[in-house]
Amino acid sequence: MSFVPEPVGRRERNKQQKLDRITAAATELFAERGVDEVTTQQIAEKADVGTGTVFLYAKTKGELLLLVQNANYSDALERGRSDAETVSDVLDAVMAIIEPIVRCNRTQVDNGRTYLREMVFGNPEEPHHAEALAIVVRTEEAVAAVLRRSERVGEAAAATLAHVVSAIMFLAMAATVDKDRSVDEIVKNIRAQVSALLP
Amino acid sequence: MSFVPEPVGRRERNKQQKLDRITAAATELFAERGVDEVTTQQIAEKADVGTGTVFLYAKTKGELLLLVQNANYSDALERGRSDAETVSDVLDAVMAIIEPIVRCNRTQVDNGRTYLREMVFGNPEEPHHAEALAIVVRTEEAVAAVLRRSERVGEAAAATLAHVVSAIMFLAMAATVDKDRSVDEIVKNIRAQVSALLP
DNA sequence: ACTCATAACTGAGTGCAGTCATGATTTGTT
DNA sequence: AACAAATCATGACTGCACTCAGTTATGAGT
Repeated sequence: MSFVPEPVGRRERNKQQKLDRITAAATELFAERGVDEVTTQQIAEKADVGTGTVFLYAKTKGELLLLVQNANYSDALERGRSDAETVSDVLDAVMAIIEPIVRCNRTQVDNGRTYLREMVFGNPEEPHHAEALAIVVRTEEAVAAVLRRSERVGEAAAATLAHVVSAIMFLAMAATVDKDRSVDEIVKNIRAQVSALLP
Repeated sequence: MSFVPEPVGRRERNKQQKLDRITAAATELFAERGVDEVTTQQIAEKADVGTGTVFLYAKTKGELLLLVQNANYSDALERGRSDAETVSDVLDAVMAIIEPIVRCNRTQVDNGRTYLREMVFGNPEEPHHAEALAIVVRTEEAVAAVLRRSERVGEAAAATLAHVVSAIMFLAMAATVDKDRSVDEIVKNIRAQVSALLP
């Protein structure tokens, strides 16, 4: 078996490098200053590409944010999911899934809220958007799985309720009204709502 | 008691007239073409005011949309609220409140979704925004009142559940994924979720 | 009637996301 | 090696929401 010789041509490698540079530049600038305080020009400059090039890799600035942050949310979900396995109470287990996501979302409030805005109002056909939606689906599946532990929740009801839970999460994290709330306050707020809908 | 002689000076009257012209122009253009296909310039022109003047009456284009549409939602709520009184089943009564709002929201899909986006992500301190939030509060109160008919729902739980219902409504109407769904489909979708959380 | 202070109006100007015609690179073909 | 076709990169450009320095209208005071 010979060494696999990078089955890609120069073109593919260049593209990958550019994508990496853009991702790195955007990650750093967004984290430092927040998405609204960074221009796409600055990202292009830092990544050492033309301004138009950025938009070959992400169709909008919002998509660029999704590209940069999806991995964080995915990680947060996995952490919560495994935590939830060690928790017996259903409500506590649901909250174990939710808490790391809220924490991830609030690492930088503006970025977190913009991420959510993009998810709901952006174009779901864009690849990074689709990935974000896939994470939501996985989150709802994880919540549904926990809900099914309770024998008071039916198979179908679990999926529906999980969707309701994600609606609750969305509003609690996104609303401008709650902009200045801490992670703990938001989690508490979500908990109260989830608690009300468990039979 | 003498006739109250318009206690306002020329200044106040001029302001009111400008506001009326701007509101009329925006209402018409938004309805005809959709918020994204109309520029603030065009609204200013149609209202016969300077471009800057528009922004004295609404701080952003989004606020302008709230200004124009708030009354419609308020009316829709009142219609639904009175309809709900004639419906005995709790779930049906909640849906009686919701349906006119969804219908109002879908009169023009893009405007409806932008309205919701502005409500959640806009600046709640702006007057038209505050009014929109007040309508949401009244909607939740109406839903809570219906929920309290059921003796299985506690006093506090009713308010919490009503808030959950408005989260469900928001996502069902706002998400790009559901952009092409009809009013009936959306109402059905909401109904399924609300049904799942009634005890 | 005249002056002054204040509130309201204005449109040229600014900054930024996103586009597109043109040019550069790479790959496939002979 | 030479050419053609396809893909990718670029930055000057466009369109639009929003601003602000300068102007005008109003009302209060004398």
